[in-house]
Amino acid sequence: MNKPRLSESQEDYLKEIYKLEELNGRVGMQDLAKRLDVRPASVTGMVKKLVQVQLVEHEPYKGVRLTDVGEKIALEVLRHHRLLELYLANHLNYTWDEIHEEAERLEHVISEKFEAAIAELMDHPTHDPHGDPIPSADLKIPETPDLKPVSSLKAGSFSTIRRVMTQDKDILNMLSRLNLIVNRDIQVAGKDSSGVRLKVDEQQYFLPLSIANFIFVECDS
Amino acid sequence: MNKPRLSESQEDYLKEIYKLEELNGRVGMQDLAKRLDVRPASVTGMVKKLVQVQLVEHEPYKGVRLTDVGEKIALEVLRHHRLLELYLANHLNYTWDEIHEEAERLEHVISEKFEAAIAELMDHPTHDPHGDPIPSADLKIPETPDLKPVSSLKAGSFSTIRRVMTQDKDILNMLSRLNLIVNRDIQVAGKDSSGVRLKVDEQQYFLPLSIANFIFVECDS
DNA sequence: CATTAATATTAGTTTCAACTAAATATATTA
DNA sequence: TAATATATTTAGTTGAAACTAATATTAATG
Ligand SMILES: [Mn+2]
Ligand SMILES: [Mn+2]
Ligand SMILES: [Mn+2]
Ligand SMILES: [Mn+2]
Repeated sequence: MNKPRLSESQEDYLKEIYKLEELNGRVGMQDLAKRLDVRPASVTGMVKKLVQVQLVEHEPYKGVRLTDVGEKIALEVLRHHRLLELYLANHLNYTWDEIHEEAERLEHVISEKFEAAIAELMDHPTHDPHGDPIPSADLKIPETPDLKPVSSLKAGSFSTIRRVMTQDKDILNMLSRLNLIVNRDIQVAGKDSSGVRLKVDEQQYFLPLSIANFIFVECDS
Repeated sequence: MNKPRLSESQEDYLKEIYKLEELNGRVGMQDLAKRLDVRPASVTGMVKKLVQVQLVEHEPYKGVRLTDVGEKIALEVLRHHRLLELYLANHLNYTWDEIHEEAERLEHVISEKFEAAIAELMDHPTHDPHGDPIPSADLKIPETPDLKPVSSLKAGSFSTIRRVMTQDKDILNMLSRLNLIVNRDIQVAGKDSSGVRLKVDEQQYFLPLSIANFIFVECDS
């Protein structure tokens, strides 16, 4: 009857399955292996155990999917992770590129009490510093306005950065120095096939698509 | 040349060896086993590994002792633990009886950055909420005035609680409700062979020795 | 459609940190 | 001192979670 507490590893599997499923539907062993930095054979092994305890469903050679219970746990871990990222940034002076690694370890270790305490302290935030939605205490994903990649806007248009979808430390570090961070208002000053020119705070910068593609915005209405 | 990062388990062994060594000198397998909630055979096994990497010295059948390097690591973990306890109490509204368990897990997982951030935030404190000394950033134990068990004072004498040496949740919870906490001024209102009567804040309570023995005070000069 | 390439699974190993049961060493005391 | 009790160590097991090497399945392509 009582859930026997998952291992750190199992929690990471569930979390990554959730994120991949969100992007591509059914999740292949290969992708999962890449994300978890582990060999595909190891994934097959762990997936078997997770099937045993009914946290995922697996059709051999087709892929895995979370069960409802599995998804609950994934969301719980994701909530820990994202609350922690925001907390580290807001209360302990972590920079954008430092928060992910620390949250990756802490997420498995903090109690519900800790989770509640920092959520309370930050007044129950809905988005982390990357703009990723933070599942609520009852594990619902908050509504998010629909976002477009900045590279899809036409020259001249105004918008607000709402999400930056990478954990690459170098990119995050660079973008934060340029003030290209979540909730900043920007204008697309120009664009060509190789990238976009963005205006922020009277400055402007040309970003190649390899970087610009990570930036998602809400357009001014 | 490079230290290969210890396991959580190894860190706990070093920390407990440190604390026991502080009390009794050389540390027996039995005591260590009791503290770590593990069988003596397991201790022998782990001690062997720690000897291999020269973090402890072991004379079979006589006991273990930390090497200088081992002590450094123990102090590092202890610093994490005690900084965390204070942080949880001061910034996240944890009660006295809740802090230990959470710190016990977090201590192995926070980075040096996290350690530095909370130390800074709390202005480099020297003692945790139990009155235990917090090793400094360079791992020195701060000077502490010498303390006496409150049960050793004579009736009528005034003093200040400076340390409460137990992690028992029920006792801590009770003492904190009675305001018998670190840095509180008290008077010994009376005593007999079974315990002491303490006066705090116009209230007074009789504590049996089984509890009073955990309370250490600094006497008014 | 027959090969080749890409993915996934199986079988067997390794490392870690615990465990039990049995043997050995030290300490206590009759 | 001999007998008993306590403490410690040894030997062998277990369960997680990774690994490698080999095999099997599915997908892509000439
Ligand atoms: Mn993250
Ligand atoms: Mn993680
Ligand atoms: Mn503690
Ligand atoms: Mn611990």
